[in-house]
Amino acid sequence: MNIEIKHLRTLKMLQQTGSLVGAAQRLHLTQSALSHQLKGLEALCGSALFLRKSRPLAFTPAGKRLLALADLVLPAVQAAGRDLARLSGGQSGRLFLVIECHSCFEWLLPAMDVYREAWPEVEMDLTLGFSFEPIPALLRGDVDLVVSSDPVPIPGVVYEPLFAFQVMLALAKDHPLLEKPLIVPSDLQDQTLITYPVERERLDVFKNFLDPAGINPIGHRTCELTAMMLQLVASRRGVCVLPNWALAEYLARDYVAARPLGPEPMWGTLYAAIREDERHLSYMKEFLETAREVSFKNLKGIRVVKDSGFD
Amino acid sequence: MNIEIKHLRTLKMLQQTGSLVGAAQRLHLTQSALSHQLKGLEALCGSALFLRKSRPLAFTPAGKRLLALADLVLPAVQAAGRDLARLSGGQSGRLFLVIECHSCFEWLLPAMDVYREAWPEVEMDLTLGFSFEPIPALLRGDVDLVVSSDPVPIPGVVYEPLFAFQVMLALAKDHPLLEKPLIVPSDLQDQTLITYPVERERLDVFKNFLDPAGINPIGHRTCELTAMMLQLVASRRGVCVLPNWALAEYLARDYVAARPLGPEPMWGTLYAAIREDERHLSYMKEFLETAREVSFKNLKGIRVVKDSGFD
DNA sequence: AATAATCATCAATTGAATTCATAAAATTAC
DNA sequence: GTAATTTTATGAATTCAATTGATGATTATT
Repeated sequence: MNIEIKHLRTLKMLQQTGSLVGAAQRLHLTQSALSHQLKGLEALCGSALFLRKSRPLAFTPAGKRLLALADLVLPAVQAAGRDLARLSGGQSGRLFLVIECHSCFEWLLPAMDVYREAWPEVEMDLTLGFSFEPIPALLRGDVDLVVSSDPVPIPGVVYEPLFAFQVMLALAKDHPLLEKPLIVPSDLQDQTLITYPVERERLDVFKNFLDPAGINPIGHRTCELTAMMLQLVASRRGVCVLPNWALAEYLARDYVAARPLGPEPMWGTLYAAIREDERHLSYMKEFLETAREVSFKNLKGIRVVKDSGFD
Repeated sequence: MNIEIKHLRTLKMLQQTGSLVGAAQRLHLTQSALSHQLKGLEALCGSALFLRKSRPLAFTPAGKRLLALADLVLPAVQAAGRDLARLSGGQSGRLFLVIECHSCFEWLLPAMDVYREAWPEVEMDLTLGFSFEPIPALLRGDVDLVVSSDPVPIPGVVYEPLFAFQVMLALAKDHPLLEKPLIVPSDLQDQTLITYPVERERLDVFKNFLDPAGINPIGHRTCELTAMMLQLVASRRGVCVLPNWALAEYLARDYVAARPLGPEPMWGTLYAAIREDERHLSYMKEFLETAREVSFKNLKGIRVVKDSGFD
C-alpha cells in the first residue's frame, strides 16, 4: 500500500473534529473504518501519528508532518478538481437560490462568497420565498435551488441534505419554562408563539411538534426577521422555535436563553431542493459541497446527514 | 470515487513512458489495469485526459492540468515519505557498496548523488569487488550491498532486483560477425574473448552461454576497465560481452558495433545483494528505489524486473 | 497487405476496504 | 469511587473495487 489522498483527508478531518467518531461522521464512514485505516497508515509510516489518550487528539511529529503535507496537497487537489470541472463543460450556469427563513443568511452568504471565487461564471441570485410557492417555481425553472427543512416528495425534485440541527425554543432570560431541561408540547399551551410568516402547514413546530400532541398555543404572531423575533422574545412578548445555530450568537451574547424541544431531542434537517436533472451538474455539486463545508466551519452544533433526502 | 495519488503516479508514468504498456510495466501492473484505471479517472474528470491515437501519447488540457497537479503533489509526497522514514528511526545507517563491474559506475554514481541529498546521515562507501569475495564480506558485515548479476541462493542473503538488461557482444566496426543478426555460442569459437578479471565461474558468458554449448574461445584475456576493453575491441584484439546500457554511449559515438547474444535474445538481471535482516530498513529500501529510478532515467534499453530474486 | 504492437473490453478473480458486532479503555457524571 | 456514557480497538464477515487474463479492435510498422 501507499499513502493516498484519502489518508490526508482523514488526517485533516481528524484534526478538525478532534475525534475518530467525529471525523468518521463527516467523512460518511464508520468509526471502525477509520480506526482500521489509521492503523494501516501508521504501519505504513512506521510510527504512531497521534495520541488517542488525550482530548482533543494530539498529533505526533509524524502526524504533524503528514498534516503539513495535507495542507499543501488538499487545496491543490481541490483547485485542480475545479479546473477539471470547468474544462469538462458545465462551467457556466445559473444558480437562483431561494430561502424560506432569514437565519439562513448566516451560513448561506459566506458560502456564496466562497463559491463565487471558484465559479465566477455561474450567475447567482438569492430571493426570499415568503411571497410565492418556491417548489412550483423550482419546477417551472424560475429558480434553481430552494433551501428547505420540509422535504415533500415531488416528481422531478430531489432533496440534497445539507446538515442537521437541533430545534430549540428561545425564551426570555427569566422565563419560567427555563426550569425545565426539555420543552414538551403542552408547555406551549399558554404561550405566544412567534413564527416566520409562512403557511401554518409548512411550519415544523406545528406539523411535527404541536399538532401531533393536539396543542394550540394561546397566541401566535409572525415576524420576518430573526433579529426582530428575538427582540420580541427578550422583551417577553412570546417565545419562538429556531434552529440551534441561528440562536448561537444570541445565546453567546446572553441576550436570550433557550431549551431543546422534547420529549427526545428534536433534530431537523436542512435540504437543498433541486431539479432532478440538474443533480449531476458540476457547478451544482460544487455548490452543495461548498455550502456544507462552510456551514460546518461556521456553525456550532450541527451534524452531518448520512443519506440523501427523498428523490 | 475520488482522485488519488495513485492516479497521479499513473499519469506521470504515462507521460514518461509515452504508452500504456510502458507505464504498466514500470508500475508493476497489467496494461488492462491501467486501461481500466484511466477510464475510471476520465469518467471522474468528465473528459478525456489523453489521445490514444498518437505516439507518443498526447495529453488533453484536462490531462495537462492533472500532470501539473502531479508535479506539485508527487515530490511533496515523496519528501514527506522520507521525513517520515527518518522520524520512525533508522534515519542514519551505513551503506557500503561493492560493485563487480566498472560499468556500473555509470548509473551507480548518479544514484548515490541523488540518494545522498535525501539521506545525508547515511555513511556511504563504494569499493570494487575484484580483490575479495563480496558475498562472504556481506555476510561478515564488512559491506552492506553487493551489486551482482549472479544471484547465488545463500541463507541470510536476499537479492533485490534492480533492472534487466540485454546482453550484447561488442565487435569492431568491420568485424565479420556483424553479418549475423544474432550471435550464437559457436560464433565465438575462433575469437579472443575479453572479460573482467573475475573467476571464470562467475562470468555469465561462460556459465550461461558458452559452457552449456561446450564452446571454448580460442583466446581469453582480462581487463579491468570498460573503456580499455572497448579500445581493445575497436582495435580488433578481441570481442567482449557487455550489458547494452554499458555499450550505449560507445555505440552512439560509432566507436564499436554490437550484436545481441542468441539464440533467443539474452537478458540478464542486475541485483542488489543485501543481508536479509536489513531488507526492511528504511534507508535501505529508499536506496534501492532511488537506484532503480535513476537507472531508468539515465539508461536506455533496460527493463523492469517483475519479482524479487532468490530470498 | 501483412505483421506486430498498442489499447479497449468482457467476465472472473483477487484483494483490500468497509461494516457489524463486541470488547476494551477512557471520560464524564453522580 | 462507582456507574454510565462515550470513545477507540479488534476480529470476522461482507461488500465493493481493482486487477487480471483472454480476446478483439485499432493503430503503427515493415
